[in-house]
Amino acid sequence: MASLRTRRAFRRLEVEARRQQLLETGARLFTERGYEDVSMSEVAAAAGISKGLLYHYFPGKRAFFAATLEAAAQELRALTVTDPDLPALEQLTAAVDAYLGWIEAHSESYARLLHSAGALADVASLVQRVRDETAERIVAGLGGDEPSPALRCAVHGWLWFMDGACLQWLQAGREPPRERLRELLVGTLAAAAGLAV
Amino acid sequence: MASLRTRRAFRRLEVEARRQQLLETGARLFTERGYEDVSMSEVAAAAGISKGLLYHYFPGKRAFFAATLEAAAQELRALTVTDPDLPALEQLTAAVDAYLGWIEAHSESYARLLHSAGALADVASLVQRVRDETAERIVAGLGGDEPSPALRCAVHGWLWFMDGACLQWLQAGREPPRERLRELLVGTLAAAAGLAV
DNA sequence: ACGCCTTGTTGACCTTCGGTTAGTAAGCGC
DNA sequence: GCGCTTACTAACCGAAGGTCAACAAGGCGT
Repeated sequence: MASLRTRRAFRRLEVEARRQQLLETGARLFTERGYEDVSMSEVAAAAGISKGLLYHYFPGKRAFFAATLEAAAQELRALTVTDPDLPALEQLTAAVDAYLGWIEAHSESYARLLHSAGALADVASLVQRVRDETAERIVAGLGGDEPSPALRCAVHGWLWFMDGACLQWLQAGREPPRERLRELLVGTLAAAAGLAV
Repeated sequence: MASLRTRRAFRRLEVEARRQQLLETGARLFTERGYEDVSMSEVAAAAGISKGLLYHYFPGKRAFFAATLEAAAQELRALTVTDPDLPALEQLTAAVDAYLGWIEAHSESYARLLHSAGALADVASLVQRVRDETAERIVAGLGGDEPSPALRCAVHGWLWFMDGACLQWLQAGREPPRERLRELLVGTLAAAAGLAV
C-alpha cells in the first residue's frame, strides 16, 4: 500500500556520462542488427530512459547513428598521422600497421563502419571525409605540387583496396598474418603509384 | 452534372510493362535522393498508381530498392565473363575495358549501386555476390587449385580498388582517359597478385 | 532542515511511414 | 451485351521518427 504512488524515480546523470552511455548502447544495437532494424524507442528502452531524452541528446536518428561511428572514425583518422621527418616508406608502413592494429582490436566497429558507409548520406560523408583527407595527404607526399588525375585514382583506389583486403582478412580469420598483409598493402600502393606517375 | 459520378477511371497495364515503369520511377527517385528519403507512397504517386499496387508488384521497400539495382548488377556481372580461350592478360584487359565502358554509360546507376552497397543487407549481398563471384573467377585463373589467403585478400582488395578508382575517375570528369585508367587497373592487379603469391 | 532554482528527464501527442486487405472496375472471350 | 479474370484502388493499421509542455532530482544558499 505504501508504494502505490511511487512514480518510479529516475536517476539523474551528468550530461557527458549519459551521452556516452547512449552512444555505447546504440553502437551495440546497431552492430547486432542493422541501422534500419533498430528503432529509437528500442535504444531508449535498452538504455532505460525515455525516447524524449534520447532526442534531447541527439537531433535525430541519423545523427545518432553517425555519432555512434564518429569516435571510431576519429580514432582511425588519428592513426594515419605520422612523423613527417621519417622516410616516406617508413611512415607508410607505420601508418598501415597502426591501421591494421586498430582494425584487429575493433573489428566490429570497423565492419559496421564500412558496411553502413553507403546507408546514410551522413555516414557516407564521414567515411569519405576520412578517405579524402588521407588520400590528400598521401597524394601530397607522393606527387608533389601538381598530382596527376591518374595518381589521384591510384591513391583513392588504394584506400578502397585497403578496406576490401581488410574486410576479406577479417572474414578469413585474420589470415594471412598481419605482417604479410601489411607488406601486400604497402607494396600495392607503391606499385599503383608507380604505374600512375 | 454529367460527370459527377466519374470515379476517375484508371489505365490497366500489362504486368511486365507496369513492373518496368515502377522500376524506372524508383530508380530515378532513389538516385535523386537516398533510399531513406524516398517513401513508397511517393513512388506510387510519382508513378500515378496507388501504394497498394506497388506492394502488389514488390513485397516490400527493401526488395523494391534491391530490384531497382538488380538489372544493373546483372549487366555488370555479365561483362566480366570472357572468352576462356584467350590469354589471361587479354581476358582481364577486355573485361576491365567492358567494365569501364559500362560505367561510363551508366555512371548514375553505378554510383548509386556503390553508395548504397552497405545500406540494406539485400543490396550488400547483391554487390558482394558480384564481387565474390568475380573474385573467385580471377583467383581461380591466377592461383590454381589452392589459392593462398594472401591472394584472396589481394584479389578482393583489387575489386574494391577498381570501384574506388572508378568513383574517383567519374568524380574527376573521366580523367585520366579510359585507356590510361584501364592500364592502371590491370597493372595494379598484376602487381598485387605478384606480391601475394 | 528547508525551500528554491537549474536542468536532466518524462510521457502524452503528432505526423508519416511501411505494410495489409476487402472490394472495385477494366477489358478480354464468349 | 455478359460474365470472369485480375490489375487496381482506397480505407485502414500498428509502429516508426520526432516534438513539447510539464515534472522532479539534486545541488545551493540560507
